[in-house]
Amino acid sequence: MPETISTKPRVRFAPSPTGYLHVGSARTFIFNWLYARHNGGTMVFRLDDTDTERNTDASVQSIIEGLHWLGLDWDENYKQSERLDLHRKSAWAIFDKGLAYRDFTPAHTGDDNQSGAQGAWLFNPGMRELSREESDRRAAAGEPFALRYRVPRGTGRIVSFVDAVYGAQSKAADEIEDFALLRSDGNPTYHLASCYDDADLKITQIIRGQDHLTNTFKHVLIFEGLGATAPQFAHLPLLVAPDGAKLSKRKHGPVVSVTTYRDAGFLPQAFINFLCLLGWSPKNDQDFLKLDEIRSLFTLENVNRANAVVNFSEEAPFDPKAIWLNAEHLRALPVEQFATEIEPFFAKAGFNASKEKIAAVAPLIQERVELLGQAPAAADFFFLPELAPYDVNEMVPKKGDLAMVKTVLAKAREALAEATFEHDALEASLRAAADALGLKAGQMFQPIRVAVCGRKNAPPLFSTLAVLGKEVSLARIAKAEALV
RNA sequence: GGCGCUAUCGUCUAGGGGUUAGGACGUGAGAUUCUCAAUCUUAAAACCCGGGUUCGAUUCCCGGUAGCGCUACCA
Repeated sequence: MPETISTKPRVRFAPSPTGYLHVGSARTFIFNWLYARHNGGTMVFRLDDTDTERNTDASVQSIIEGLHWLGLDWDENYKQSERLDLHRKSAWAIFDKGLAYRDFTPAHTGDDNQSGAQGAWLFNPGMRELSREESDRRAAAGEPFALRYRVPRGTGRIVSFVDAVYGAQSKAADEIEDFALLRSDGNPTYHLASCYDDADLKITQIIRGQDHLTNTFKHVLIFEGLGATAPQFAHLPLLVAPDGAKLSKRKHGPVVSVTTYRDAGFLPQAFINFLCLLGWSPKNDQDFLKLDEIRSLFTLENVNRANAVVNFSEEAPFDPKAIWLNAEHLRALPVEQFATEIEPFFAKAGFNASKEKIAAVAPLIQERVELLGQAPAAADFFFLPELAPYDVNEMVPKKGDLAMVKTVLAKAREALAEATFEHDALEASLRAAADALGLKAGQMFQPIRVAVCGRKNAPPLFSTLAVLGKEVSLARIAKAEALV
């Protein structure tokens, strides 16, 4: 064993499996990962499943699945529920030092929600001062109790720590309540389990949501009781909804779940890029960033302190900037990869699309979709055996009429019958046809485009025709002629 | 209520004692193209309020206000 103590950071992501993977959790994971990988450190995944009432296996699966989708790895795996004995022992060790006491007061119902009544609750009268003998006697008699930390009172003690994001923090111990370490069922609370594990797993930096900033004073006390050096803390500003409230499924729906982004066709790298820009800045005016760039640029010093709004609404469920970033990442993909990325979305949309056909279509739509999920709709006419009914007037070009449409279509069919279905040849043929008719290119192309695509807005005509092939193109033009 | 944190365009942000307060998304206008998209140009758009410090505050300090968080035998 090497004797040198590693100075490499060890960070952890410690979700509670009480729901699907939330975008805020995903961001916390990403920031931890970036910190670890930027500094050559270790990433620990720890399931904080001490709340047996609310934990579900489905949630564990959903979290792991979401993390895998992000494509970011971790090095070590732990489950708090497998370490309960360690937690209990550590609580009693704190008790033995006189830093904790038994509280026999029946559990608070929690429903009354009266924390805002008058003044802060600090401890239950009579319990703190119980003699060791009486405490032991009542416990031995089977009376249930919670184990509480004996927070220093009247000593003028100021609890403090330095947060890597928020700076120096301090709070009078007299303001901190005697929080629980062990519940009356003997199970550890989150605070105890989390701190014990962070100490035991030699976590060097705790990077987590700002909602834990004030809890950290308690944690500092626990590390002290444990006889451990507290790690460095870094709290991240929260992700909030446009109404300023913390994102929640109840209130904001599926937009808070990372699977929603995945299913809509976000690329994980774009999603990561977007999340990183909320509460962190590369400070170089860059917005579009590859994962490698983010990793090399990432520092805790560049993390902001103000909450960031994820700008979504019912009409537009995704933040416009997230969509734009996704479009950018989509365009940056090699076309072959773009093709493989859209494939599952065609299957999901019910198109019987071969790999070859998708590969041919991919370059035509890559620049035209912002989400992978938009691909099938953008390319439907390549796969539909029969075009959906469209308005014939759509074919009428600028300064034209239906008579012009008819002649254009007839001429196009004639020209195309002779043409080789390849981009340049099609262009030459159709432009010549337009000349022959004395029409502008646009006037010639629009009727054809609508005839073969069923709509005005579509990819460039010659490439489209080339992919469609002679047979289909001619058939659709003939059909359009019949409509006029 | 108590304690803690925060405050620059609609949103994400840069900046910082003296600046035309910068960028990005989105929005408007224009250019270009066979339509759309992309691209380019361009416009509108911000320092929460009040004091103090200072020759000078958007920047530093204090107060207010607002928002958020914690205030459980949830995490």
